Parts: sequence; structure tokens; C-alpha cells
Amino acid sequence: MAETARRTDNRYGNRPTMKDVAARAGVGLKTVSRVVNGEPGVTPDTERRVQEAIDALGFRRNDSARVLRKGRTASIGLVLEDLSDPFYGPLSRAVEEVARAHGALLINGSSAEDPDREQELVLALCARRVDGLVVIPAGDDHRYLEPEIKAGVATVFVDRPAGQIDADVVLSDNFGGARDGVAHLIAHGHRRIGFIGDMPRIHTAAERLRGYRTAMEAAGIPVEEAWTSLGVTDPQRVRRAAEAMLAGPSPVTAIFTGNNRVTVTVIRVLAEHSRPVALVGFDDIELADLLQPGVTVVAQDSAQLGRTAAERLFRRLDGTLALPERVELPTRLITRGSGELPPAS
Amino acid sequence: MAETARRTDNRYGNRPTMKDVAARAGVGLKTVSRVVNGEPGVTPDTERRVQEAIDALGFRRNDSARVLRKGRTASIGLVLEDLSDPFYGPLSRAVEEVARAHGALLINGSSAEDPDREQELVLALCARRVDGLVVIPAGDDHRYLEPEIKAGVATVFVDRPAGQIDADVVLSDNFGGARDGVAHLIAHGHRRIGFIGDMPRIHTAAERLRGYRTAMEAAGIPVEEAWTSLGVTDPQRVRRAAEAMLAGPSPVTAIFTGNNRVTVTVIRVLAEHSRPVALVGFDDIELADLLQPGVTVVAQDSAQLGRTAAERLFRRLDGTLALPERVELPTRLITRGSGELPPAS
DNA sequence: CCCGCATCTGACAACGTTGTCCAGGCCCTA
DNA sequence: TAGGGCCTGGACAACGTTGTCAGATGCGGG
Repeated sequence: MAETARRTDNRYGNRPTMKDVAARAGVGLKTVSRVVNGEPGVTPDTERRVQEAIDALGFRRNDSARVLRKGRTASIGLVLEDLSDPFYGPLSRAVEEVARAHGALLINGSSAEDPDREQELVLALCARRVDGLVVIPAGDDHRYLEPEIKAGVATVFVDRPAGQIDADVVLSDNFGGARDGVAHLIAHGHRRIGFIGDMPRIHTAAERLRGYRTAMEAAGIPVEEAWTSLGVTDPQRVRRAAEAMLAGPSPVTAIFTGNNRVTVTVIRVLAEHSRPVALVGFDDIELADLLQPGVTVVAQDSAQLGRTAAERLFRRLDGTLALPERVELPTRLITRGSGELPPAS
Repeated sequence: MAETARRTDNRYGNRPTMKDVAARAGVGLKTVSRVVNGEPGVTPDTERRVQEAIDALGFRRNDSARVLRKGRTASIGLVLEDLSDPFYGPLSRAVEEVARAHGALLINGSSAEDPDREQELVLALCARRVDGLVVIPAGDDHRYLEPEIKAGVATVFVDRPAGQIDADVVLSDNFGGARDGVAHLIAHGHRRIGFIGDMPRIHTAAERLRGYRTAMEAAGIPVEEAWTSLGVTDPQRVRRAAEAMLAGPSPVTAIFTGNNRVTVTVIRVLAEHSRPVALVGFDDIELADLLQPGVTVVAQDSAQLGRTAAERLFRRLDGTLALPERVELPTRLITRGSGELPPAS
């Protein structure tokens, strides 16, 4: 009676295995393996018999077992902040394309900007024995990754550097981009320029702020306290921050926004504002050219970030490449009108 | 001499195994397993010893082996068209969140609207023994999935129905949405209304076209050949199609666009056009409210699509749920100005 | 003091695949 | 025709984990 219910546990719905195929085709187990993997040394006739058995049973190789045996999973992990952010979509897609070119699948995870969740995700991916990791870090301490990297998990950080460990990283030139964007406003006659950015604990935000400060300093403009707003991220508070800068005794005549989400909110605020206010935003946004005025931005190529990182990852997996390296990609100032408005007041 | 190079093959960079931990802690293999999995029946003292060994060696359980043994991978696959499309980002994220709530990871793949690539991806995911699949189909024949589904891979289709097989599917009300959008234009006095959509072999495109035709018919307006443009998708050709409709002896006074990409291109064309032309687009687009005029759209909630599909998937995995079912989510008409323009000329 | 019971521990097989290695059959040549 | 090499096929172990089961240990009660 135990016979009838031999496989009572919830195993893959009783899928056929190579053993089953072998039995049906009347050949040995290894012969099936050879056919499945296209290895040489099988007579056309035998191969046909095996193939028929495979089709008849609907056999599909169990890659879990294969992975266990071979030690490589042909999959890489990507941990980012939020897949639904238009900045990360193209990045993710680019990583996927590179992975695909190397025959690997992509496992995706969103950290939601939470360091604990990032770590949880990364370690789960390591437990799956992904061959490599592309990480857009949320946290600033990645020592937990040291044993993993030592154990051979190729790891590349993107968009922001790793914290406390030495690892490959691919960045945009956040500092230079912001500096040039702000300098652009200054060149158009602005002196009272506001900056609204994310929390400075985020590397990109800090770098962009530094770019802002540097450009102002280079032009000999002292930055007033009220002109910078840091760490605001939700639309409500961005709105209030922008409105505060535009009111007061010495209102700003231009705003530099630290990322795409902030830019969008500020555009809304400016649309309701009476006086024209110049705007340059970090990150490009869709339809920016169709607004009145068009939105001038410092654009970074997120797909290129992803592609560069993924290629680096696979080169590391190939064994080429030695020491961790830092790659910085240039940004591009796209003038569309909003950044070229003269100071009003 | 073979001793020194015992593990020459490329195995996970010689990661420690439970056996190693057991040896170091001076306990049995199974005891380590118990500690790692938080199973009861281990003395605090023993547990501590094991935990120390784990930390010292940097041990991390190999989920590949675990999967092989347990039969469940705690991962699901998502196959969509293009992760970088703003429509799919939120969908993907929603699926991920549901998966996370069920302790599963998400493996992501882009089919690039290519049926062969879709099949290749899906089967690769099946070979990994994902527990379930969420598929936004590119092809229209999914019989290749039958053995997989029979073998227990829970499968839910989203956005478009499966071809040739009976399976769960979660859709937007493409027909009703398009019909209402076109009726909205008609209600504002338009009779010469153009339709620009994707290839009709894509289910959503066909349904939206049907909605257009139905609304026109209901209003007793015969549709002229020159008013509909199907299968154009790249911006160049969409542009030409729109321009053609706007020229000619009886130019359209309004256009209904079949998806977000088409809408964006048509907005550009209309921005350059002399006469105002009304526009309603299927799919919402970011910043649509800030354009002049605001863009009226038939919005679908892509995150909700993903969430619904994923929840269905996990209910199926739980064993609840019997027959495949078709769920249709409503769309929402958002009026912002472009759809309320009166006919010009 | 011994038995029974509860608690803790470990030996062993199995999951499905691939690498190694050897056996057998065939053909070719001397 | 015998011997050698080549080609094909299969037996077996191993990958790292978990489920089963039985052994060991300790403790309380009769």
C-alpha cells in the first residue's frame, strides 16, 4: 500500500526524470543526459529513440539538479531600489540583455531604499548561488558581502558606491553633472539658485549637492541657508520646500532639482507660479520637451549604466579582470528652455 | 597528490557546506541542518556551538540543493514584453511585492514581443522549476505550456489572454475602455475620428480597435478607410500615419491612440499642427496633466493587473482555486483637456 | 536499581543530474 | 583471423541538502 503512494510529497507534480526517459527509451541514464545536452557519442538511431521518449513524456531537464552538480547557476541577481521607477526600468532591461547574451537569467529584487531589505535580498540571492550580483545599494555598509565575494560571487555596484568594502562600481558623474547644470543657470544670469535633493546619506544626492555648492562657490555666490532643501522626497514636502524658496524676502529665481521625482513635482509647482522661474533637473524625464517651457536636464544614461555594470560582471566571471575598479560615466546637459530663462523679479 | 587538489572543479569557490560546519562544531550533519532551519530539538548549548561554526566559516545554505530535495523553489517567473516600458515597471514591481509576501523571489524576462523568445524564456524558467509563471504573452499559441501546467507549474496570463489553451488570465477592459474613450470624443461633437493602434494580432490592440468601431457604429458614423492605422508602432511611421489623417480632403478632427507609445508620438505631431485636434489616448502617461492641453486618457492600472495576477497565482499554488478563470479590470477615463476640444474647421 | 519515556542526536538514503571510467562491439589492418 | 583502436553505452559516485528512523542519553517513578 505504501507502493501506490510512492511519491506523496509535493515534488514537481511527479515530473518525469531522465531515469524515466531512459527506461522508456530502453537506454542508460547517461545516454539520455548526452542527448539532452547535445553531447557527442550517440548514434542517430539511439538519439531518435531518446528524443521520442522525451517528447512522449514531456520531459524537461531539472536545472536545479544540474546546478547542484555543475556549480554554476547561469543566473545573476539585480538588486535595485524600485523597479517601477522609470530610471531603473531601462537599467534593468540593459542588465537583462547582457545576461541573456551570456546565457544567464536575471533575478530581480527591489530594496525599496531599505538597507535591511537590501541585505535580505542580496543574501537570498547568494543562497540561490547566483553567479553574480549587480547591486544598486540602499545601505552604506556592505561588509556583510565580504564572505560572499571571497567565495566567488562576482559583484558590481551601480549608481552608488559600495560602503566599507572594495568592489567594482559604475557611476554617473553626479558631481560634474550637477556642477555643470548649476553653472548653466549661473551663466544665464541667476544668482539666487535653490537646490532640492534627496537625503545626503545617499551618495548620488550628496555628490549632486557638492556639485551645486562647487558651482556656486566658483561663481563667488554665497549660498543662503534657505536655498537648499535636503532629504525631502515625497511630493507633499517637495512642494512645500519649493514654495518656501519662492516666497520669502529674497526668493530664488532658479531651482536645481536633484532627481527625476523631485523635478516632476517642482514642475507642477512652477506651473502654478506667477513669475517664471528657471529650472534644471537631474535625470531626464519623458515628454520634457513638450512642456512649456521644455525642461532642461542633466541626463544620465541609465541603460548604459546597467550595460556597463553587467559587462563588467561577466568579464569578472570569465576570470579576466583583477582589481576592483571605479568607472564613471559622463552626463549630458540637454537644454530645452526652462534652464535658459533669465532671472525674473 | 590527488589529495591536495581534491576540489579542482569550479564549484562555488569552495564554499563551506553543512558537513564542514558539522565537523567544525563536532556535531552531526543533521544537527546543523536543524539549526539552520530553526527546527526544534536542539539544546541551546549545541545550537550555540553550531552557530559559532557557521559564523566562523561564513556558511550560507545552498538553496540549490535544498530546492532539489524539497521540490519547491520559492521563486516565480515573470515574462513580459519590455521591462523598460513604463507600463510594465509598476506591473513587475507589484508582482514582486506579492511574491515577496509569499517568501518567493522573482525571475524576470523580456520577450521583446517575440513569440520564440517568449517560449524560450518560459521553458528556461520551467527548467529552473519556478513554482509559477506570470506571462504577458507575445505569441498566440501556448500549447507548448500544456505539459508544464499539467506538471504543476501555476500559470497566470496578464494583459492578454493565452492562445489555444485554457488558463487563468487577468485583463483590462480594453474593449470597453476604447469604446468609452471614443464615445467621449463623439460626445464632444467629433465625427471624423482617427484610430492609430498596434498590430491587430496583439489581443489588446484588436480589442481597442473593436471598441473604436463599436462606438462609431453606435453613433451611426461610418468609418472611413483612411481613418484607421494599424500595426504601426515605431515613431517614424506613427508620425506619418497621423500626418496623413490630418491632411487629405476630409481630415480627422480627433484621434484616438491605441497605447502609450503611440500617444506620445501623436502628441508631438499635434504640437506642431496648426489647427487644434482632439486626442484621447489609451494608457496614462506621466506629466500628461502638465501639457497644454492636458492629455485625456483611458487609464489602466498596471500595478493592479500585476497584483491581481500574482495573487491568483499564489492562491493556485496553495491549492485553492479550481478552474481557470478570466478576470477583467475596469479602465478609467481621465479628462484633462485634449479630449474635450471641440472639432475645429 | 531498573524500566519506560522524553529528548536530543546522527547515520543513511534520496532528490535528479553530470563526470569518470570501464565494457563491449565494431571496423580496420597486418 | 588476431590484435588494436575507436565508437557507443551504461554503472557508479558525487553535488549539498532534508526526511526517516533508530540509537543514545538523561530523568523520573515504581
